[in-house]
Amino acid sequence: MATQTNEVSKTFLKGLDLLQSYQNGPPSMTLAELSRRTGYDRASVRRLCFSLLHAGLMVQAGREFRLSPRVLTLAGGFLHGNGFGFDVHPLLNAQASQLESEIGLFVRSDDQALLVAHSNAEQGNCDSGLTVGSFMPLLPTAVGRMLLAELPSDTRFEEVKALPCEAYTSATKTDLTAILSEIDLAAHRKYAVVKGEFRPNIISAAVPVRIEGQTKAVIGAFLNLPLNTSDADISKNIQPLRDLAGALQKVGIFAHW
Amino acid sequence: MATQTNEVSKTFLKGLDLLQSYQNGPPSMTLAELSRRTGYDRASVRRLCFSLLHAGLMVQAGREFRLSPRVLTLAGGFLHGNGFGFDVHPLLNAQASQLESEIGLFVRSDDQALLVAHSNAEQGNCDSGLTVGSFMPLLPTAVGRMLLAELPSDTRFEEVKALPCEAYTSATKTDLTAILSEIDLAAHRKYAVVKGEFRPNIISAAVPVRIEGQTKAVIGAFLNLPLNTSDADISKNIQPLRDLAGALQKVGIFAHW
DNA sequence: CCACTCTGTTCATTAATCGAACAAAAGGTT
DNA sequence: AACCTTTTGTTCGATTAATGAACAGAGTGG
Repeated sequence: MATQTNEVSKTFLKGLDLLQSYQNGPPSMTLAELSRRTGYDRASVRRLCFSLLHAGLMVQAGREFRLSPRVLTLAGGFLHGNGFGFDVHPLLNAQASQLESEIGLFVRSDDQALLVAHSNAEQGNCDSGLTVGSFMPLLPTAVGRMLLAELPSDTRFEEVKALPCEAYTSATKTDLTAILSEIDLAAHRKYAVVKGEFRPNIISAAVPVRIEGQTKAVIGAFLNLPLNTSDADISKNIQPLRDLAGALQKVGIFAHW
Repeated sequence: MATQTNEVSKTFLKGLDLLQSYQNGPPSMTLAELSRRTGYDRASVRRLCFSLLHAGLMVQAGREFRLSPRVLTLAGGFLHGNGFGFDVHPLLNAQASQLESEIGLFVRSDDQALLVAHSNAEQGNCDSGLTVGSFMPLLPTAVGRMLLAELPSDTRFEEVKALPCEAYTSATKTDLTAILSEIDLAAHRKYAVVKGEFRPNIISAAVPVRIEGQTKAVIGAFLNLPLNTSDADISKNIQPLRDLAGALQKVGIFAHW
């Protein structure tokens, strides 16, 4: 039996894995460390690192290898080509300064939510430390639950069961049934609110960005409000987020996601 | 003669090239288009695209291939690992809201300036449309000239001569001697100011971020000021940028760049 | 309907990858 | 310091994968 058709470049995939391994690892690693982390042979890792050095995407300091700022050009093609600078950021910023919160645009990426764009918080206390390309878990976050609300209700439980369920704070819900009903609620209300389940004392809210009946992304806000804020007061923040979602839907970059 | 040492993965480099080709190209391309743009064989491009599809970094729509949001994870490792979210963005934002300008952090990348982080403009009119991973030319911009001011004065002219010299506006200086004296001035004053040479009617300023006697990066600001603002008034904006540079120097992420 | 370009496959040739074995450094112990 | 142990980096021939020219088939546009 021909071992699948020879239609992917294994070397390329390994190299991409290597780049991704910096995501959950320290910013500077030795060849052996990278080898352990990726599971690839030390010799392979060495060649890949040399390739990255050659391309200017890595910097070597002694026996340590780190990513160079030029790796950002890999993301730049996506951001620039999709008009993030002109179309998306102005909208995010306009709404963020109105809400006085940090706002992020997330998509689902396997079992995590991926931050693709964000406003910058002016008032530092809500700064989440997240950057473009950062991940958040799906279960204990408003953005995650809003993304999961997109799943058809009959397969929802199956998918949710397969997701990692870690307690980030003392408030994190870990009972799958409870989480599921939160997701159901989000699906019904078209927004999600989570209080302190991921970062302590932070209320976050999320609304979907829907195109052609599909949730292509969600907008999440870290609200600058005390934990005991009434639901009524919280929901006042939802409409501005919906307006933003509406504006983003018109931009049209999501059509292909 | 052994063809160089066999220490780089040609396939991997091709794949990286392919990813980079989206930088100056349309966001969606066919295999043939990518093949022409990269100069690689169609069969190779096809394999690479399939690899990217497999890794979830690309999306196929009919015969068109586009980058998926997940490419941002490649940049995420760099941004997260270097503490951009926690350390850099808060500093940029704090200063940006004080200056009421958009502020960017740039490094040199070959013959261009690469944007690695930026605040988000609250007042839209200064929004440059730039995103992380975007490039700016070196010669007609304040950030570029400030970066070039790092070159030792004896080789400066040689390097400057080799750079692309394009006129972006009617105000763009294209006389290399004039540009060189601007760079000299920037080196002497430790800041650069450019009026409308890149974007019409925009005054931009730049100051260096220096570590151990080396300019590792520069901070650039698109100032929200009319073109005829006096030099004295412009220079009032320099000190806040210098303060920011000082704060960034203490963060320590530049030590290895 | 024809000409043209683009795409998907195949396959012998060519080139890169693998990993065991070796060499060199680092770390620990007496 | 000197020794041993462990970790790390590098080499090289056997093995495996990638390459690209060629061709057939599918779209596209005049």
